[in-house]
Amino acid sequence: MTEQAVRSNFMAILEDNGYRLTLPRREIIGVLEAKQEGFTAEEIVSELPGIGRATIYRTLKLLQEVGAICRLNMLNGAPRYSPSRVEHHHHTVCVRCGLVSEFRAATLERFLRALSGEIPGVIVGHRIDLYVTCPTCLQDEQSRPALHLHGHGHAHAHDDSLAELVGS
Amino acid sequence: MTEQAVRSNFMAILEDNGYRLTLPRREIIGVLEAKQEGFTAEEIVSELPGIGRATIYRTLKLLQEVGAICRLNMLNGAPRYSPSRVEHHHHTVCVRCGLVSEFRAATLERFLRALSGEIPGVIVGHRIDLYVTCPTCLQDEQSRPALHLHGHGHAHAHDDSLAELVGS
DNA sequence: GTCATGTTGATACCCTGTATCAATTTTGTC
DNA sequence: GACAAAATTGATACAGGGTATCAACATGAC
Ligand SMILES: [Zn+2]
Ligand SMILES: [Zn+2]
Ligand SMILES: [Zn+2]
Ligand SMILES: [Zn+2]
Repeated sequence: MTEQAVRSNFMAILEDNGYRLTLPRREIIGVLEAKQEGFTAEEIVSELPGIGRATIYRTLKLLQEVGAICRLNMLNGAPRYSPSRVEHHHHTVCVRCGLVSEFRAATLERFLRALSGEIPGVIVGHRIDLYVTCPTCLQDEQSRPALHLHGHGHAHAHDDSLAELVGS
Repeated sequence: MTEQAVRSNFMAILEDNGYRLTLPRREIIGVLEAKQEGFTAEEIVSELPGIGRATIYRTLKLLQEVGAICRLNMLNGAPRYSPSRVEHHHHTVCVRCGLVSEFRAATLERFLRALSGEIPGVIVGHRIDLYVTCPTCLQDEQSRPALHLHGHGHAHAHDDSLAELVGS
């Protein structure tokens, strides 16, 4: 505690879960915590050439398991990671630049819980992702490099039909 | 119309979108429409040894684009496809057997629309997946082969905090 | 038929990630 | 500090899912 000036949040979480705070892990965490936006695993790999690819992936997985980061999918399925700042939350992801924000919505959670009565089986988890174009990307459609993170598929248009189960 | 006794839904959708109803496509559609549960692409590949892998993937992509099938992710990220029976919907997926069901929930959609006021940027799509253990799997935890489709990460436990944005 | 266009399938390739396993670090314990 | 046990690393190979290429082939319009 004293010989190491600052021990970051992520480091504390790892320690609290019984993992060792090795140098590679500290370097990875250092990079992650500086990230303002979502990132890919390979991005981290190339930012830390001294650390093996396997170690990067292993550490990302560890950090997911202890809840320090989230792994989410773009509309096209491409995976993306993002530091986790609060316990239970969901994400908005900019389909242009990959910016990830977290949000909490108790109403939504409450509604899902209510829905569990109408769903066969027991709910063991859920995922809610909102795909957006962020304010920055709305304005300058040029300055940032577009990541083409959008996709076809489930970019649902909204409608207002009644809640209804539709079978398998 | 007359020379072909039955023209399935999926075939009609493809035709309506200007694609050709080739033999490979018809065979693939035949297999897909018989599926009662979710399926993987490779599953289709091995069920149709006469058809090239690329064609299978291309056709699956096509069918996604015209809205005939959905591609979703298990909790662990593994992709899974499922025939789409209604326009806008979301999914419940059994984490044990991969059974996919669709559901509509207008309240949910309405709530998301309301939420869009609190979210920076414009929402261009959303994804809502409920991970469940289906009734069948609840009972016989043995008879079906477990697919290990669960995962760590975002299997959110529920909580009831107030709706609140949490920054990037 | 003939030509333009759409499709196919074999192949090679890319991306994301994991299994292996010997070499190295870290952590305790003396 | 020395030492042994346990955790971790990194090189490599591999797996899974999917796409780019491109020559051969089918389709449809004329
Ligand atoms: Zn953006
Ligand atoms: Zn939630
Ligand atoms: Zn099941
Ligand atoms: Zn919806």
